[in-house]
Amino acid sequence: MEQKGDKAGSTMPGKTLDRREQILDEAQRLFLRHGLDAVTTRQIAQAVGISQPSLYAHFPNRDAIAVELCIRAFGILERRLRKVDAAMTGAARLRELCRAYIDFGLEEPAAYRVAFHADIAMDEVSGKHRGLEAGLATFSILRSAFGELLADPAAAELAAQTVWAGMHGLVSILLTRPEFPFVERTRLISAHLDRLLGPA
Amino acid sequence: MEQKGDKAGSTMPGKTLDRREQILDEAQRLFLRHGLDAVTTRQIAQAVGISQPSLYAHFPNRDAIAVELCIRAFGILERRLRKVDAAMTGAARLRELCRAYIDFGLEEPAAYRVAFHADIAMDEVSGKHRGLEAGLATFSILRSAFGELLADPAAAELAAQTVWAGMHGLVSILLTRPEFPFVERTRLISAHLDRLLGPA
DNA sequence: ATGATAGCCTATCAATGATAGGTTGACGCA
DNA sequence: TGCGTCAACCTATCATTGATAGGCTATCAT
Repeated sequence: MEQKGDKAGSTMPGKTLDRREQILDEAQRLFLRHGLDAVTTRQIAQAVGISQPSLYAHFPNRDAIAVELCIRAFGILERRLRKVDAAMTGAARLRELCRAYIDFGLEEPAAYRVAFHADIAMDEVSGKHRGLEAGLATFSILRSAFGELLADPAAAELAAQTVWAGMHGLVSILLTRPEFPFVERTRLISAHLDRLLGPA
Repeated sequence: MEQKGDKAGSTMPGKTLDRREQILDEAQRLFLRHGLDAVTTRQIAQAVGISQPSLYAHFPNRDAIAVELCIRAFGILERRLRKVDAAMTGAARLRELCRAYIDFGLEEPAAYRVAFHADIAMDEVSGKHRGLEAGLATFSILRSAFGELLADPAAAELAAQTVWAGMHGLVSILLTRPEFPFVERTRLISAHLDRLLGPA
């Protein structure tokens, strides 16, 4: 088994990444690979190279780790959307933003589930706040894209929320009920976007 | 503590409801009240008045109970939709079906989650099959409503799937991320229906 | 009567999240 | 140097949960 100084000592003089970040990195890797519920605190600890109770020196409980990964998942989505956002304008941008959103969900199902499905105790004040903040930052990209097309900010907000919800539904149902006899996927996605945004 | 003959003997001569149904009834009550993850097999057993291991004489595992309740949840939804379905026709019927769907999700959040979110091991052949069947029976109501409006069956299928997904998204996000600063709910729902079905 | 069977129960597992309490090593300071 | 302090860990251990093993008992056909 690993000794305590092993990990840090073999790679770096001081602190590698504050151990907390290291835990989150390993947890993220495991969560994205195996899903939220399938990963135990012992697995995370082993991946990091510390004992399971040592996790609790950095996080009050398992949910706190999940909250951080929820925030990271929003970060991944946000980066994807910003990339599209910066590359286009107008109605085309809106459509591609939606497409990028759906692609994210289908390509990173575990991340998507952590971000949107996870029954995380968002009750904790700080966790709730930061998670909400991360979600809002991501959502604001979509809202801005609508703002470009709709003069009324309230209308843009409303449109963004309904479209967001609509996309979420498609991704969500595709992920959680794959046994359903869906129409061919690309056709389904296109039809869904047509319905939400109007025909291309 | 209860004795074994107590429950059945005090209420009925023969078999009350085959014990299995009794277990499902109590489990449903608990699940709807406290949510899927919050209910343990011991709680269910205690509610029924039997020991926890006795559950396993009727179900192979906890997930099997959840699958049955998933099917029941679809049953509740189906009944609601059929009621609306029988009372109206045309575009108005479609809109009211969607509204009934959304109402169901918001009024019976636990049932909705069991039906759509539950990470149930639908791997088991029988469970998967019956769960899928229940879902299809419910979905077919929506498909038929579209069939009344669209001549092409394939178009109706596609439309029904996209609209279903769209509604699911709204309900889903309202249930799982209530902390998000949503627009006023009735307005959001109306706007969502307008977007999915066209303005009323 | 009697042997099989259904339906339960007690005892017990293994896995998991979480806690308690001790050990170690670095660092400041007399 | 010697000593107190403190952070970071570790081992041992809990309580809870889903699940299994094996025995008891009443009913029922023969």
